Amino acid sequence: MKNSPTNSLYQRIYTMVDQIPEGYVATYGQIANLVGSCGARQVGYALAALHDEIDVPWHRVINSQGCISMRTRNDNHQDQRKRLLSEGINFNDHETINLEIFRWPGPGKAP
DNA sequence: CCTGTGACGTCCC
DNA sequence: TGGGACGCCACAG
Repeated sequence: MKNSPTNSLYQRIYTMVDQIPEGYVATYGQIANLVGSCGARQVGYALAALHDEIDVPWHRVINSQGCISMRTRNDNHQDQRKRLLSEGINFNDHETINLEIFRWPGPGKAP
């Protein structure tokens, strides 16, 4: 990676996800909004290409519905749920997360 | 170079 | 209230 603008986009997304504090989650659209110049799909695509060896809390990224999205490559969504529980994030009866509480940046951003 | 697809989001019925 | 279809942008073949 030298100076490829596309690669910077990935790095930007990875960095943004890495900024998510423990115990909080962010949505694809939110990450896309913070990064800008990209749609929510690119965020998911970037995370899909993410390597396990990279220390990025990809499990803290979910969709606007507050639930874990299914990926075509592997069914790690179950493992993701366990990781989120380990982070202190609770799920509802419908396998959904209360974004009103765990959403990042969270209410702290708005007065 | 062009086409297809994808860990989503939003609008419409 | 719920389900379906379209759109955005980047990457891979």
